[in-house]
Amino acid sequence: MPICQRRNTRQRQVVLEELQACRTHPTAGELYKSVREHLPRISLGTVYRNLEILQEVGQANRLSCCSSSEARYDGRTAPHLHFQCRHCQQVRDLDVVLPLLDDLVDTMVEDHEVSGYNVVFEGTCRDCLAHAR
Amino acid sequence: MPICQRRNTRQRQVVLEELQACRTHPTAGELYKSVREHLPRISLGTVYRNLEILQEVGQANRLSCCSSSEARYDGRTAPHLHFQCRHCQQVRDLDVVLPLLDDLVDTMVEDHEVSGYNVVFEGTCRDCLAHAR
DNA sequence: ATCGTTGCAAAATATTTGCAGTTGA
DNA sequence: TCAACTGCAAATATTTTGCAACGAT
Repeated sequence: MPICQRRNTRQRQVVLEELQACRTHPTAGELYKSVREHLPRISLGTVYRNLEILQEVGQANRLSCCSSSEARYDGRTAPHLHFQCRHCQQVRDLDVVLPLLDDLVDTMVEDHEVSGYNVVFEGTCRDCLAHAR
Repeated sequence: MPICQRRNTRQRQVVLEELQACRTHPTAGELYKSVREHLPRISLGTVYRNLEILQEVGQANRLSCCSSSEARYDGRTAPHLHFQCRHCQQVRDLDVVLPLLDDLVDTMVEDHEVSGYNVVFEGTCRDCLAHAR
């Protein structure tokens, strides 16, 4: 992982575009699938490497969700909340705003320097609620 | 994974005890190590299976930590917040109380039924801050 | 031309599972 | 007794990495 000048490769562009286009907080494997529709020869390793770099550069975040052992990625960089359904496992954005969370960012909490947060609400999503009835 | 009567095995007891004793939100592998000091013949598979069951029964939680690809577990079941250091990766409990989060539990948010949450603040912990200076 | 990046394949890590034998209720 | 559970080992899933070729600057 070089400290030096990043290059703007086609692969990196497409990974970012697809990540941003996806509303679904895809796993690396899912992203790999959609990226391959544009760049059929890209490798999964390259997807992982670019996800790593995009995180470094602040253009992506890794979300790990408790119910799965596969990480999910988010191209929406502004801080926001997530909801994961315990039935279908889907992860969605929540547009609720909790100013209290943002207030803690850039402050010290119990002597730790807080710079961000990862919040996932859990429960049953509207679609699974509908199916259940 | 049976639907039926759970049995209170020695292995399950020790996994839970060690998980509760640990203040460190251990990974499955870390927990395996400490459990083996009491039950040298336990297998890693059994640790995973019991962690799964303990979650089902509400005696443990899997935590989402964005920076690692290994899941961490928590034996403290009352809802609370976490802090993960981006340098040393350690996860700690935060004793901050954010009533707003609890208020959302057992309510509907954007038509989803919320039953819990998983919150990890990120930044630099006090120990790493001390080393940096 | 340089050096960050890629594809490929193999390695490393993490988690799950089949099965035959064991054990708690 | 007998179904839940275990250890073991193999399978699967996920992520990382070495390397020679490629390509952005």
